Amino acid sequence: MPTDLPTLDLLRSMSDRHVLAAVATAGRLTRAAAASATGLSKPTVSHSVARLLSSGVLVEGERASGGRGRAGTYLTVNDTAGCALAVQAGPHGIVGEVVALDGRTVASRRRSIPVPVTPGALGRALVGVCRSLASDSPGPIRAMTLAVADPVDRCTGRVIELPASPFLVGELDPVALLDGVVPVRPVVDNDVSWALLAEREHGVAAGVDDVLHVHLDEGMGAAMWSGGRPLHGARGLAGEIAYSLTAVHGRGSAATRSGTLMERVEALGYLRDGGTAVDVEAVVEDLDRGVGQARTLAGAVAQVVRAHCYLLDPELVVLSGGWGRHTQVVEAVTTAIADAGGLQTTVRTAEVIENAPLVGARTSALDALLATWSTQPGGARTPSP
Amino acid sequence: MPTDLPTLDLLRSMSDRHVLAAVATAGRLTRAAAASATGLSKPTVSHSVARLLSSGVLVEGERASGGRGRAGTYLTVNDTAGCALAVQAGPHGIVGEVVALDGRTVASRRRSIPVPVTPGALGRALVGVCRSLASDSPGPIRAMTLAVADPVDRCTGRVIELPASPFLVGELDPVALLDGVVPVRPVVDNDVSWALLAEREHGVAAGVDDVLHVHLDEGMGAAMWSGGRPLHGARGLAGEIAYSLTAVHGRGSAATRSGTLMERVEALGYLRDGGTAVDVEAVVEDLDRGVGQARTLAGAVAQVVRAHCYLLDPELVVLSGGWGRHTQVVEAVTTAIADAGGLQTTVRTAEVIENAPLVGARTSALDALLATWSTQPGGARTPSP
DNA sequence: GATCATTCGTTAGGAGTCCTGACTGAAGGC
DNA sequence: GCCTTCAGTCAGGACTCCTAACGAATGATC
Repeated sequence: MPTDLPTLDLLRSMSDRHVLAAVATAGRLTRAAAASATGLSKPTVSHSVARLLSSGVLVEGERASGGRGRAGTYLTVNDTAGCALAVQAGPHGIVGEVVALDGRTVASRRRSIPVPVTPGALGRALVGVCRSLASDSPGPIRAMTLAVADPVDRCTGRVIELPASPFLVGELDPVALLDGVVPVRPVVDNDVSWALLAEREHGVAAGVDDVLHVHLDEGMGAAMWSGGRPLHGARGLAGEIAYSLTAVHGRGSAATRSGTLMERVEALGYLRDGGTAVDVEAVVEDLDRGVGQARTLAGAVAQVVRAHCYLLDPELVVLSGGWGRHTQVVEAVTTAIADAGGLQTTVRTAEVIENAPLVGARTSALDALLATWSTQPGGARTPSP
Repeated sequence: MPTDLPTLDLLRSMSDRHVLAAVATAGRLTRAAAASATGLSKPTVSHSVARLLSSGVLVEGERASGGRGRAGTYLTVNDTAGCALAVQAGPHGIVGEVVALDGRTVASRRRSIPVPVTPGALGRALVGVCRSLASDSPGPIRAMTLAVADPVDRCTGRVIELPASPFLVGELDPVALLDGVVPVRPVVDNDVSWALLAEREHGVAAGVDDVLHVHLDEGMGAAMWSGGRPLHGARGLAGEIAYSLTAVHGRGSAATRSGTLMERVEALGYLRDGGTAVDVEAVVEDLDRGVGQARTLAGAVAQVVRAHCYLLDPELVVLSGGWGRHTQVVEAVTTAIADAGGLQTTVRTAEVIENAPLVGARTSALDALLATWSTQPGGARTPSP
């Protein structure tokens, strides 16, 4: 079922995209190098470059040197032609960056929010950070990504209130909040989704098309890639594992033997008082000391992951988060999968630790920024007679 | 990240695919009608049609009539230019069809296998049906799809032995078996995957991009679509729900309170003696009479589906199978999802009942058959100097 | 320092695809 | 019997891709 109409514009935009992507990933490139990198011919690349230069995405730099023959002129992406915002809203505050077209972070802001966090305070902090970043941006903001530590409806960008949302109970509407602040509609998603993107880009999931990423920290969430594409679900809510059922064999009271993962955490006494956030320090300490309760929790997690492996058949399971990366958890999951029949899934810990959601949001923002020029061609248009 | 190189061949093949798809879906079409249907210009369509005629996919029929002006010549797909095989291997035997390019079933075979089913007997029956179908085919076999009622590795086409596979315990290797019988490599997949395809094509899931299909019969399996694409997993094994954990609140012995869905079925006494197949008649009868055990099972299924809805966020849940379509199960699942917070998933029963996997395999075989001409162009090639 | 090989980027020409607009030819309506 | 209407084709223009060859610039070599 073909979707697009075949037209010459399609070919041209494909060429431009190829060239722009080649220059963006290589950092700087001459026309000839771009030709060999993309597989296009030199004249075609020259034409593309001319278009991209006139639209302002690319700029010519100094001459190359060191080679044997004539020195070519380097092409680089124009970091002032457009910038992107990558922002992470977590339980500890807001972290945001301005990303230039060459992928470098041009500016960054960090703002913490006093506990207890209210939606109003969070929204004000978000707007403040974005306004400040936008004023510091060397070029116009043409794309934005936002990572939120809560279930998010990707279509509306709104935070969804689920029974066991650990962080923001109230409604947050970033799209509406940032309407006049940022000139583009932000792409909002759960932070675990962004973290998995980071892991696929720079971490242990590079090149793996079917991944299950389980994040266990104050909140518990998952993200999935299937067939080389992110698995979002109808509303983008996919990944809620706190409601996954657990069942640990062996002794124990009835309350600790079944129920959702969330109820299990609560029954084991690992919820921070009254709320729905996991007491990470307590879990880690008990896992370190080998306390039975903590081992039970690790076993419950292992069984949840095992069941989801049967459901999704991933090639790789990535474990992350304050207690998800703990050796006891990793070992429990690994043995549970190894003991299960028929599964060929490997288990690894996340490699991108520092602000992983922000890293993923950054690369995605850069992609969206580059795509900006493909969708709305700024170069010479075909005139109509 | 662009993948294909922009070339004029790409445009041409896109045009051909558009035209061929338009004719195939409409049944018969004149050049002018095809032009307006595809959005291409009349000369372009004429060129495409010339190529497709010379390659033999299309044939010219009689003149159109009834219109006001000149009557056009109808174009139809050439049902003898190539055919596809769609075969279903279930616990009751083998059902297979020859599908022509116009989508009609040209020949069909059915062969039952005496119980107990052995891999050898099944393989022989499969080969026999395929050989018989191939000899009856009006054109060369250019594509084949095979639905197997067991976990299947889509890459190798082999049946995977899982701890609780209800049907074929031994190894079955259809690709090797059919090597000399059918001139193409069959696409093998689990029958629930094909059933979901049928449901998306002709049933309740039409146009829905995120679907969770749960099939409860002798075996228990699931299939998923996410973002408009089937979710297969790394090896194509995705959909094993027999290992999903269950937890039913309320009274009951410890054995009936937790464990995998498979263990739960066993503990409730609904497994056919000794094996791993569900006793469908017993479950249905007990559901009809409202027996507590059956209600417990329905509740367990409901909780499993609910948990998977949180994980996958589907727009629609389709229930099928001998006892999956039972009112009690549907009601239990519906209320479980409605009572859960934050979910907006609707629950429906499958509409394609009669040989649903075969129906899905048929449409997929037809798609693969049509794609045959796009991938290996049989028309005029660009000569190399 | 002059010459040569090598490489960069551009120009010229061929092949091919799409489109618009005009043309021929056939069929039905008045 | 003429006219309208529509199907399919032809001709021309615009555009894109490619190969081949051409100036230009640079390092190596004598």
